[in-house]
Amino acid sequence: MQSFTEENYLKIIYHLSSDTDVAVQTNAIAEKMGTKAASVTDMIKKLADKQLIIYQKYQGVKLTDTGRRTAINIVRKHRLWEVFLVEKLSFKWDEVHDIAEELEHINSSELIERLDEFLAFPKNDPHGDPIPDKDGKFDSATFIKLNKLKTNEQGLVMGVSEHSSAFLKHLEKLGLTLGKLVKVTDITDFDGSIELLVESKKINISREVAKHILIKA
Amino acid sequence: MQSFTEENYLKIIYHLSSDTDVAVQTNAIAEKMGTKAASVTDMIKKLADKQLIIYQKYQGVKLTDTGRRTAINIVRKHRLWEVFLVEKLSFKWDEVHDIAEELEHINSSELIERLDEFLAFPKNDPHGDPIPDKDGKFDSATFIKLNKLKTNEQGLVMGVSEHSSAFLKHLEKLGLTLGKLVKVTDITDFDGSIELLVESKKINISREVAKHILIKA
DNA sequence: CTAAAAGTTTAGACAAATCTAAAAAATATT
DNA sequence: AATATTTTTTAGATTTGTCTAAACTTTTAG
Ligand SMILES: [Mn+2]
Ligand SMILES: [Mn+2]
Ligand SMILES: [Mn+2]
Ligand SMILES: [Mn+2]
Repeated sequence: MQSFTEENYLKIIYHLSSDTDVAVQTNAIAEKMGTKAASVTDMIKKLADKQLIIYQKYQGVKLTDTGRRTAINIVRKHRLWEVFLVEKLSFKWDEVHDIAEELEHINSSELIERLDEFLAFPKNDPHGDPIPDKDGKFDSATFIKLNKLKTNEQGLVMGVSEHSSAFLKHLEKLGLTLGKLVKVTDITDFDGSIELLVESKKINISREVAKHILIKA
Repeated sequence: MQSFTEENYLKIIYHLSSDTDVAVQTNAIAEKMGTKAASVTDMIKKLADKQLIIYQKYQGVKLTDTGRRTAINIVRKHRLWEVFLVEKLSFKWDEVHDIAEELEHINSSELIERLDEFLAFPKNDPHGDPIPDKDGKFDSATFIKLNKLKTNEQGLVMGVSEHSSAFLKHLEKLGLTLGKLVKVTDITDFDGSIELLVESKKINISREVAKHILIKA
């Protein structure tokens, strides 16, 4: 069994490496954890001793299979709890992350399997992220970023790659929520900002916002 | 904010003093916490510094109003989560305590108020214990222990004062669950064991078991 | 009322997770 | 290739929660 802290390190290493599977640097972990590089070095030694990561001095770390399985299980719990909070307790999608950060460390596989069942085995969390099944498997459907669409192209909002409350509230206000059909009607020359049609409403978003909206064509 | 450990100390002090409101002894706390008396002394100094308890050397501790409020809130969370686990996730009443011990430390009043609403504001947990409302108020209905009933007296099972899985499973098997009407049909001279009628079924329980069953006449 | 027993506190130590400051290694720049 | 910069590691402290062993206080029993 791992401490909450060890679990958070594993999860961060997972998120920093899941796209690329390249070694994760000490400083990158420190930044995400909100600690100093020296603390990270201490912890990665400990995780390496426990065979959860592979560590070579000055070369960063990679998850072992066990480490990755552990990390994915934490992600599974996080996302299932987020679904619970939104679907059953009527939280908004911008309110659930911090609570899920705590709930993800509750240690009971029986609990999580029953929660999964209670929620009718959801495939995605409130932000569109896939929920791994109990064996750690999930479809890694790759979506396009909205800023890649050209004028007159359209697609469905499938997820977001930024989870801050400020960003999510902004989307909510614009009506840019999961499942919505969006069509690019114009792209401004000056700053690249994008004019969209969402449910016959015309809205404008910045390029920066568009980058974090995931679209299925 | 308190650490999990501090919260557990407060809760234990509360449970050890809630009946009598007499000072709680160091050793009693140590036993419940599964630590040594020396550790308890360290911790009660800290809790006293934080004004959560009143401590006089060698004289045990009492909760302050703040300390009691904090403790009751943890009990509220524990019992609401137990209701959730039984009512929504179909756990048995003997399976929920350990998971609730973890969940009770999740720190979000918004979460707990919404959970309370989701559960339709239950008054009692799966073991019959009262659930404090958000202001810490609850009816402390006092029930009779089943071993106090005489032959031919009867009453409703309202709760249990022992929460071990072994005990609860035993009751389950005997059909002695919350809300059942029981009637004492005989008391054995030899060992004081009690013969009961539960839903027209005759069962036998030891005096020790009877002591932990709470009855409304 | 005194002595033994029980209960509590102090002293000193340790493991976990963190920090700062300094040293060392890797990488980038001239 | 030599130097400057960035990144990482080490060394030494600190805080939290725990422990054992010894000292001290309170309670119980003779
Ligand atoms: Mn989240
Ligand atoms: Mn999410
Ligand atoms: Mn319980
Ligand atoms: Mn209970």
